[in-house]
Amino acid sequence: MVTISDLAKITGYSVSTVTRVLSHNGAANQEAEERILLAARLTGYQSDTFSHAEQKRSSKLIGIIVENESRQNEMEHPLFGGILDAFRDHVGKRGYDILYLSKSFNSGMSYMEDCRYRNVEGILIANSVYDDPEVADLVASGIPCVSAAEFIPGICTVVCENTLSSKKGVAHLIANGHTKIGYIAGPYQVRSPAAIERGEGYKQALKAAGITYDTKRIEKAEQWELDAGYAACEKLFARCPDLTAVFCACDTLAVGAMQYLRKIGKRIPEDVSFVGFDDALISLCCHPSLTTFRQNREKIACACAQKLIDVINGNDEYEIVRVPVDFIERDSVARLN
Amino acid sequence: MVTISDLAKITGYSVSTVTRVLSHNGAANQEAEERILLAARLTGYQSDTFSHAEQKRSSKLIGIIVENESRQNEMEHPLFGGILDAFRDHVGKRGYDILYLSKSFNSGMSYMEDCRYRNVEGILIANSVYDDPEVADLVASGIPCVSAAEFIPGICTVVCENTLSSKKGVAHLIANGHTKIGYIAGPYQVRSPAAIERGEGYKQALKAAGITYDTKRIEKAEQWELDAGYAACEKLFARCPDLTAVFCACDTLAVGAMQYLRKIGKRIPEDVSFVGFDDALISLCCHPSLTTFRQNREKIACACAQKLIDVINGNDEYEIVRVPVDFIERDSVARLN
DNA sequence: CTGAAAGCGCTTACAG
DNA sequence: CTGAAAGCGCTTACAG
Repeated sequence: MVTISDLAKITGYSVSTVTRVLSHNGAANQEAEERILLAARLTGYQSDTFSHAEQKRSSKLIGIIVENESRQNEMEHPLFGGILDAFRDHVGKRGYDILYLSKSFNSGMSYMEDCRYRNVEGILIANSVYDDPEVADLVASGIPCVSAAEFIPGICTVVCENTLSSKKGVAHLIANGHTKIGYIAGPYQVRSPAAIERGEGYKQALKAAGITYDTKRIEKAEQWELDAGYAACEKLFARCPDLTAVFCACDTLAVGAMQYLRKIGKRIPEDVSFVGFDDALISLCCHPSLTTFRQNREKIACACAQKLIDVINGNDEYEIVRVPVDFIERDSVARLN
Repeated sequence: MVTISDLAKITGYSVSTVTRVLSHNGAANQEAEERILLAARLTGYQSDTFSHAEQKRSSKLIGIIVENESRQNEMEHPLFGGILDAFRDHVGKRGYDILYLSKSFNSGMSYMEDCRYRNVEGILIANSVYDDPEVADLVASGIPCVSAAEFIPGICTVVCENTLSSKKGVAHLIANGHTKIGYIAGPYQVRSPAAIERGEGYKQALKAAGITYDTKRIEKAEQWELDAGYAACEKLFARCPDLTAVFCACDTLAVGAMQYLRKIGKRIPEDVSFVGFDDALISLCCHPSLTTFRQNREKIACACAQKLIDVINGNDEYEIVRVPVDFIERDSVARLN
């Protein structure tokens, strides 16, 4: 391992001058600069992060929290993989590496302890257990945080245009002649209001078209998984067998719902049309392929990275950033008459 | 921030004694120990990782490589999310944090440079771009590596029981009366031999049952994605329209293949039965649900963690670890006659 | 523009 | 069992 003092010996300059040149910080004459840079290249010198970080009190480390709430089935989340990939690229370009935070670290260190231990400079809360007290501690500790999931009081949240988009989706059903439209919601969580906000769009679209908004046509699934969509659809159609279309708060619920309808002999989309949300991989695999909204992982990640780096740099105005989504038309919507 | 010398002042002991007590390293009398530990607790002392790591030359950091080869569709990989979750827990318990390595770090640092820069102690190559020269550099650098994907010469690889399992899957088709069985393979990659090994199991099962092994009944998909499965199935059935069952090298290919058959009016499983591999989420969403093999993410992660920590500790016997898979029977196989 | 010196918080021989 | 001292590799005032 070659150090800065090796470089000093080799070039004949002092360690101070070598540091100055290497960190592009402070003056040095041209010859000194050239010789030192050359020596560094030739010897393959690489600065020691530990010593550097110790001095600068700066780890250049961003923590990410990705907890899998429904570990029992180990399903892959349709969004966070893509978001993390893009997020990593964005912050990487700014010199940050990513630490994948764990609750198991050192057998029981909390997120906050781990972050302090590593001097993590900022945190992306990509997918946390709902209302996790450990996350609350973290936020309270003052370490810069941005959430890509829950609304957490006091920190910035990046979230997609739920209401506007779902309004557009339901309007699309209406434009295709549907008037008896149901809504299968996910759990109503105040801090993760996707189901609530998407329901708001559903309501707005109906009102805008002069269609009666009837809460009987709404069924709230217990979870966001397949089975819950199946069960919710069963209840919904027991109550409203005349529905010709269903808007679902996410693709997984839609696929579960479609499985129920198929089981009772309904054809999709001939008998019942569907619009989902997220553009998960399954929306291409189910039959028929699902008309849905694509959450743009790249845009979400970019907004998270930008916002988090702003906060780290002291630019911490609280804000909710809304990211637009793209409507993807596939085969699950039939034109009525 | 409270330091070790603060603790020394508070307790009246020297920094040497404080370190010794705190690191459980070296002798100290009972009273000293109690007072120092108490002071540490009261002040909320937390050792500074940078200084500590600088001295010990030990980062307690494990890097993971997860590159998304098919970024164009940003599909989530059906396996690696689950593997990483479990891996993180395993190494976390041993005091390692995880660094999510990036090619974008610092605009163009290679994996190896980033690893050296951070003093990463070991690396899990979970999903790399096939035959990536940057990965080759990393392996050559001597940093302990374990692969959960490719076979990389000289390093340990953890991989599932491909041949045995697929033999069992095809035997299951045979037991259900099928004799005209096709195989849709993925790309034959020497270093990622899933398609090859699963094909070997297909062959062994046929031979064991006295059924002629005919390579006409094998079609190699160009990639591992839906479209490729669709296209491969089209070619396969153009050549062998009489097949009653198809074994696929992965679930995604199977779903794509089923989509093709549905399009030409075949019923599944009545006309053609299917067995997949991986137990991806989509195998539950497609219709009919897919009989497949579940790769046990937990077991794979555990084996990777154990192996990597062994290698880090100098216990580096080269080995290929085979992890068993579970057969999951669903609705895509019909009994013939 | 350049260097000597002190410092960061921690660890490790080495004496006592 | 305990402490003074030197060291890790790097950075930062401070003189010159």
